[in-house]
Amino acid sequence: MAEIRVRFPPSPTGYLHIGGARTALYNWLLVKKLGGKLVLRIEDTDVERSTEASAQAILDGLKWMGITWDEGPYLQSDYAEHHRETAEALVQKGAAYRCYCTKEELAAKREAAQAAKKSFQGYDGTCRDLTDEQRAAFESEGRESVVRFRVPRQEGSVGFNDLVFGLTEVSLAELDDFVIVRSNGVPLYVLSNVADDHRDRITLVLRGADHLVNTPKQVMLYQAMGWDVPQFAHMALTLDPKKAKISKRRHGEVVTVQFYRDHGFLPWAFCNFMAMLGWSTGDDRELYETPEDLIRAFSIEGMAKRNSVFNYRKGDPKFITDPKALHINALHLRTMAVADLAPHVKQQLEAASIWDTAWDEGGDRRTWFLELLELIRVRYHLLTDFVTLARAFFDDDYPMDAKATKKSLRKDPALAQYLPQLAERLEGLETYNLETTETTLRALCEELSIKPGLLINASRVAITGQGVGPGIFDVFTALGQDRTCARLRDKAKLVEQPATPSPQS
RNA sequence: GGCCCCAUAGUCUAGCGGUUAGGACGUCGGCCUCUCACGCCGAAAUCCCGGGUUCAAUUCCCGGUGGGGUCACCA
Repeated sequence: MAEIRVRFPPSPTGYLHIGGARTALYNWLLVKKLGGKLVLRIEDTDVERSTEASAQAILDGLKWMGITWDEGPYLQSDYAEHHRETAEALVQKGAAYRCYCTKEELAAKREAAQAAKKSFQGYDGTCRDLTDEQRAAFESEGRESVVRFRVPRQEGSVGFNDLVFGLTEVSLAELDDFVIVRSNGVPLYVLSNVADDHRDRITLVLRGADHLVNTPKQVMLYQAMGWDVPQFAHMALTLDPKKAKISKRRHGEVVTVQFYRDHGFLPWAFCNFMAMLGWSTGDDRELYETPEDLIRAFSIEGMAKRNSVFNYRKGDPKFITDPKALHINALHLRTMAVADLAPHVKQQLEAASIWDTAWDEGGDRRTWFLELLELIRVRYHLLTDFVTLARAFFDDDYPMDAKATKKSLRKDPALAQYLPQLAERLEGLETYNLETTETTLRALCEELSIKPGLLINASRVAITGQGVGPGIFDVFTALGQDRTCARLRDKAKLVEQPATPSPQS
């Protein structure tokens, strides 16, 4: 059996959006599963809208996702000659013909048909059976012409067996003689796509269901050329919560792949989420630790026929994107090997200019770094949380959360004394660890007759700037004796200071 | 509007004639606890409607409704 060859043919008219990303991902998964080749083809024949920057952005998006291709990227525009030859061949065979109707004439006819509420509003076949003389007359008139495919005027239908939707056919009577070459000589998508897929020896076309109803036309093109018709598998679409098509224009950055890269998603977690939109194995699994895991499980049979909704609510203060996407990212964040997580966190810290190269080298500092990640990652959802919520662990310059400061640090004016006292006790410790710090703090509270919670929560805010975080003794230990004590003393000064102005207060 | 496709909680889904309709996210409550998170326990919430077929329909058939796709000299 010949090897499977699939393709991903984005048109470079904008960033890679989640629909395209999912199509690319499914094609890639399939190829990895079945051991074939993925061809990348940039369909740039729409000169008006195509830009090189978009093409680059799409490539970047794919690379970030970890999607690799085996051939290309080919540029569709490089094969214009081949497309024209194909069209010419169709005309020679009599499978297509030149049509001299002007756009105005066609528009008028269409309007008339609409006004008359005719069910068939396609091309009426005016130029379908022109004699050589008539044609010559139009040519000498200088009329421009398009090339139309000659749909057989007979009973019956064209169809194909879609791997997802099953037998899909359309009655020939429903099809009009569609244009395959523009008057300026440039072939249309329906033709160039077929010509390219044939030239690239594509055996399976896996694409969005928006192409489903156009596929019979393409099948006719293959057949007219005497080419093997590839298999088709159409994937249901991804819509927004209002069931509208996803578009950058309507939804903004949140539907682009770069958004997820820039907002702290792990590339693979993003893929994992995308894969689950409209595909399942039948078991309850939704976390695929590695690409290999997913590849093993993937199959066309699991693809849903119904459209799925990308559950993003604009302006939601709690969820920057689909909550499930966030959840899957968090799941990966806390279950992947810490050593694999480390480079991603490093990237974030570097971007924030708070990376210390000592954390890179082997030894204690490296160990400290990895252990810290283990300690804090369980409560984060995004990689960016490591530079915001976790900032105090990596940098001595950290912001003080206004609410937490008010709630815990200024809870009791006496904390202005308690915190330095605690610092003094901790400083005196010869062995500074989880147990000794806890014993020390609790003993102090006992002596002062205060609840440990008071000192614990105040300490947390003092040394991390936040009211939430890991257990306090873990934080003491992670931060180390010197930094902990210095911060306790330093922030004790804030206890009785007037509240810093904040939007909240 | 014509043609085509689809239809299980708010969302992603399992189900393929007989189930207390399963799981996940989200929501709410509880446990744990120095906070938050994790984890654990629990709750609310679903078979679009109407006809058939059948001893029995979420499941099969038909119709309706709803949603989507597509009807270009865009891709």
